[in-house]
Amino acid sequence: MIIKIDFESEIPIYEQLKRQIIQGIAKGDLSKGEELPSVRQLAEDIGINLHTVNKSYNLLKDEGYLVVDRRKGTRVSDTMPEPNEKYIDNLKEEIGYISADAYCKGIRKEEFLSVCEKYFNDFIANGEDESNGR
Amino acid sequence: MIIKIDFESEIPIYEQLKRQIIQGIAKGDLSKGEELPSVRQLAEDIGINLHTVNKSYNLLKDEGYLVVDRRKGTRVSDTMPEPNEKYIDNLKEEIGYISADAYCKGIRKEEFLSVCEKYFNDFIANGEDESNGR
Amino acid sequence: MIIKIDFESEIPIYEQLKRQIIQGIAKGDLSKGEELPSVRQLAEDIGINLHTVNKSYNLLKDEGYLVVDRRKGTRVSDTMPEPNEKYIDNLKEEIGYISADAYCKGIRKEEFLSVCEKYFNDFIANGEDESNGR
Amino acid sequence: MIIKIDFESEIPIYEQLKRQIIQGIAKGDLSKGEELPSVRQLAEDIGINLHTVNKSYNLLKDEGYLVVDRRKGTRVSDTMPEPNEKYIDNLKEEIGYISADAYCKGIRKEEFLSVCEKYFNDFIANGEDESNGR
DNA sequence: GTGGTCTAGACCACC
DNA sequence: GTGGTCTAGACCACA
Repeated sequence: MIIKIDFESEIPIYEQLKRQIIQGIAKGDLSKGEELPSVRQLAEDIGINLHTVNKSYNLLKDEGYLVVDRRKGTRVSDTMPEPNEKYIDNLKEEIGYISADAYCKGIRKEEFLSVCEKYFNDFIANGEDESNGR
Repeated sequence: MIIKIDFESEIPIYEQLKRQIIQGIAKGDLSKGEELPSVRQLAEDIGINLHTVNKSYNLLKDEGYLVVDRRKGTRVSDTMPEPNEKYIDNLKEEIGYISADAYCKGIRKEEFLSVCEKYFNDFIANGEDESNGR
Repeated sequence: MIIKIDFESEIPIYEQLKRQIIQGIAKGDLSKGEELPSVRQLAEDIGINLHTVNKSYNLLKDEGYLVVDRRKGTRVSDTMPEPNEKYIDNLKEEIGYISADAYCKGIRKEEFLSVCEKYFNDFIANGEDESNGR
Repeated sequence: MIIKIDFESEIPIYEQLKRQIIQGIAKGDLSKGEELPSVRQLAEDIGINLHTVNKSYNLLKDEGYLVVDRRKGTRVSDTMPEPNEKYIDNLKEEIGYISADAYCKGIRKEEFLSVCEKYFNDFIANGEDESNGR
């Protein structure tokens, strides 16, 4: 799986990395239980600081996406995280803002929904056969 | 229109304010051409520094949401901003990530889409009679 | 001569007015010795404050563009102002910056010069028969 | 590259700084990708507040002249900004006024054009070998 | 170390 | 009255 960092983005590097790993899991590029490169290895590959990769891994571990195994290193969790209340609230707020912005800028509801649907269909097509862990 | 700032949030105050103003416009709480409170007034009302309000106003002005009338102060623009290429790219990336995260956490496509649709319907119901400036 | 003020511009109203009067003179819309509307009249026509018009007139008077006559009111001067040292320095600085900006943005020298030339030709065509006051 | 601020000028400090950086890029004093001093460093060197430098940097970043690399700080962008419609309109208005003023003050077309040309030739001579990024 | 955020208080230009 | 500019000092996130 290819990681692409934009060093000039306003989004922190650790956040970009975290997001790409999550998208990698959704798209099926990373399978449940699959081992991730070591912190050191990945940091070198991407050309970023070791601590930055570590931060991403730890956040993903805290969220339930990754598990750290002493022997096997860092792997994708076998079960995906449950959506807790805080996440749901956050998601609604985020969607509330994004859709308001899009609406004001003249994006039509159908356009917006079709973009969302497109992504979902992608995820389902590639990941469904792995039964989504639930 | 009521502004509610979460001082514990990781989202900067100026960004929270900016988002709420955009949502206010989308929902119709703020009409095209409507005068906004002065930076000093709003800062005092919310209990934040005037420079923070100023930053929000300036970002919204740069984006095309607000205009500064030399005689009347700050007003909502009569014409909403056009979606430029950068915005579209950003939007797709954002939706790509959010939907990936949601998908992994077990949110079903229908649930996700219905939330989006609900917001849009709200905007349209409240704002359509003002013809959306386009 | 038509005055058009942009109340949302970052350029002060009095400066916009001043510039348009100068351009009116250069283009020949305003002739040497021609009477300008009274401060009160112009302010009302444009829909701006009386003091603002007054400021423009005074600046133009100080620069030598206008003369104030107790009986005849404000008129365009019969002789155009001489370019003093301060003006020349200022002009060079301004051109230095504008051309640098244009160059960086990929405007070709020929394009830039042709725009400048176009304006000058306009002025000469319309004003030359009035012998330019010198 | 030497920055010289006129504290008596009516042009804001951040604007003077911005202009000099743009001219520095045009003249080749600042190369594509070159690192700029940190806001704190430059502020101290010039003897102004770091927020003022920050404002200049941010404006230049918004315009596309500078980029902020999360690892290396602020650098000159590898690609110069494209001239958008707003810029072109602005440029024409500015040239329209400046040339009108110059014409009235007796500057001859040839003089005006030769000054413009001189600057451009300077930029080209010093910067062309860096291929201007386009 | 870097830039980003927020606060505070001052002065000024404009209208 | 409005927003714009500048200063000063503090804290934080990021790498």
